[in-house]
Amino acid sequence: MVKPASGRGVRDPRDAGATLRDVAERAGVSVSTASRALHGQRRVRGELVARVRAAAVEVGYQPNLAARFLRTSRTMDLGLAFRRMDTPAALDLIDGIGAGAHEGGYNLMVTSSRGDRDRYREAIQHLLQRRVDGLLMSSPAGVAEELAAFRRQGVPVLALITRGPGAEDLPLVNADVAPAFNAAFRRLHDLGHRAITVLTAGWGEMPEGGPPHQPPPGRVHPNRALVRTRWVASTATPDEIVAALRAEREADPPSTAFICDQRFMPAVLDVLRSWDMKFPEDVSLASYLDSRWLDEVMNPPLAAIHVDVVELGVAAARMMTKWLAGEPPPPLTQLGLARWIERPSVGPVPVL
Amino acid sequence: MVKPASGRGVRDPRDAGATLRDVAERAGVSVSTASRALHGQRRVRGELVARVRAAAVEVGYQPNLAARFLRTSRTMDLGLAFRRMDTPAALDLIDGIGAGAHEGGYNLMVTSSRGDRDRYREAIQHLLQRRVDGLLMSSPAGVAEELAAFRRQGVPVLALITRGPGAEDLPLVNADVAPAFNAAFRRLHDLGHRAITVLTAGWGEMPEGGPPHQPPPGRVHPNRALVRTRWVASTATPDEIVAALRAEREADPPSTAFICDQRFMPAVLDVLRSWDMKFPEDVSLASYLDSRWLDEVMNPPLAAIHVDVVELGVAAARMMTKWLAGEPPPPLTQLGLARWIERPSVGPVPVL
DNA sequence: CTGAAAGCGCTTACAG
DNA sequence: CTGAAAGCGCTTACAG
Repeated sequence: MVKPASGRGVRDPRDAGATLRDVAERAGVSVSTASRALHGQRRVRGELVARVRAAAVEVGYQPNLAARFLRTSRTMDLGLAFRRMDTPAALDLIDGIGAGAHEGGYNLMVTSSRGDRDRYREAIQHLLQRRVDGLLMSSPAGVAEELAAFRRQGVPVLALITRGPGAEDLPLVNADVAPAFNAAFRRLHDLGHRAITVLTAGWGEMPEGGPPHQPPPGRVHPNRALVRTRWVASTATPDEIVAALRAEREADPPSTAFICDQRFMPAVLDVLRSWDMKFPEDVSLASYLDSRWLDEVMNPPLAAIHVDVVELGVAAARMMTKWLAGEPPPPLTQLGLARWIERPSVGPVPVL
Repeated sequence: MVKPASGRGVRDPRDAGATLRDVAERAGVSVSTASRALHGQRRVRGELVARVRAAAVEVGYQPNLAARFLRTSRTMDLGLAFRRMDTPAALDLIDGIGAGAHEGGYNLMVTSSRGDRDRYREAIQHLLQRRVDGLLMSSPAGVAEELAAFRRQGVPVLALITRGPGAEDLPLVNADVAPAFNAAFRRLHDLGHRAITVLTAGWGEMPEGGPPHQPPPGRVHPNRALVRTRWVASTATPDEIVAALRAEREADPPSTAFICDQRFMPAVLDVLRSWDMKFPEDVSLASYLDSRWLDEVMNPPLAAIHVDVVELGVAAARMMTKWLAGEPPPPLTQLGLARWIERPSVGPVPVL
């Protein structure tokens, strides 16, 4: 019943997939020795190491990571899941996490789902079945069930930026944006603005919730400017943006300054243009999240709450690798990576 | 020597990683039957199917894809490798390929390397060792060795957008941009421009090469405008951009219209601003590749060679899944996905 | 329709 | 220092 060892004798070693056994045969050693020689774990005679290495090159050996993992139960893979990548900042995040993961010997597997909820859940589950050692999720939401599965398997999961419904108890890494927002409010107040609107992205499922540590709706700020926060679904249509802006302009007192989530910027600019409003003459405008793709290009240049997203990613990845080494992260990490950058899109409040 | 089947009897099934065997035990069937019931391959008694399914849920079974793959030698994973993601278009590409892959039952694994050559090569090799069923590469270059390994393993590789040195013989999928460029040239000629510069991204390694099917340097176009193509390394510093633009302005005849690769746009705008040149008054400007992140935001709005990158990605992924089904792609696929979109950033040639 | 067994390609105690 | 053997978790002929 046992297939003889010579069973694959006719196989061309340059065929698909040379295996460790091919390497061993070629080097005239056992599979165990070949494995050790390649992995350099335990002492192997130097001469043999060289012979095995050479054999590996000759047959074009590429280790099968799936097989290795089956034994070691460590994939050295980290997953990064986006619900959608709707902002150039996603690129920075990927870059940063990729660098941080690489630093710790991990490989990064990114997955995105264009906002399709089912695909998102599938993707996450796939990552689990792929047995990633850890999962990072950018603004997770609506995946309580999948996360429970990760918990059952004992796979660490880290939330980035914000955590939405169904992900509240994940450790969160984000930038501490409060000081930057406060600096912005203070500055705008100095410029005479008395009502400021923060137009920010909420969850489709939770219009009243959102990122922690941002000014709550309708709060009068210490500097006595009225700061109104208006949540708009991250998938908002231009019409919804129009409605939101109009409401803020017609409120009492009307907002004269807006800090808008970067992803809404195209729509916002469109609306202002159609209303024939210029900035900073008619309204002061700033972006939440800065990006050379959005801001260096604008005329006038756009003020921004700038967050170093690459560094945020690096820090998050490091946190994950530490976690995998046994050091779990705190429930909330707020990185001092945000600052207010003033540019000519903000100016004195217009005189009416 | 053989461990009895009850050897892991004390194991808590809600422990890390319930296995198919746990499911089988719970359902009171053999592992084979459990596998068949779950996978639905061959006929299994309906009652058993239900029992096994229930058992799987109860123990929180998550199949181990690595183990499955080891048997089937199909991962159902597609790899997508970027050297760097330096443009918002990368997001569209990921979205499109992800959708197309999903359509064919494949999962997409994205990897980027911030332009670090070694990390790029490592990442690709990792994908190979992960045994992706196919690899898509955005503008591959400088990885001849790694590609040879893929060839040896019989894993299909598709190049997207362009193919650089060391990747020339990969099947390429891109957009047929020639008609769009020609439309742009024609239009600019009609507007009185007689010298037009295309500022495009070349390979660091191959300043004179680059994407096929674009106008060669210094060619007089049928409409008799002089079209000069100037290659700039995709990693060009602002100084290099300045130098390139200056040379084109001081050439004879001087260029009065520029079509610039999107990734250079921030730098280009910066230069024009510092020269106190406005568009379209002093110079006509267009972008190669359109993006709402770059163009909707500009004032005046930027004309562009628009390419539907999402569709390009979908088409490429489909091509790959067909390939995996036995139908190899042609060496070159040019999709009719590009068109010239005129916007106010182009205008009549200035009178001097 | 169902089960026992082999085997995918590795790694790693365990003996020698 | 080296090799034979077991086993990771699956799937799939092969018998019954």
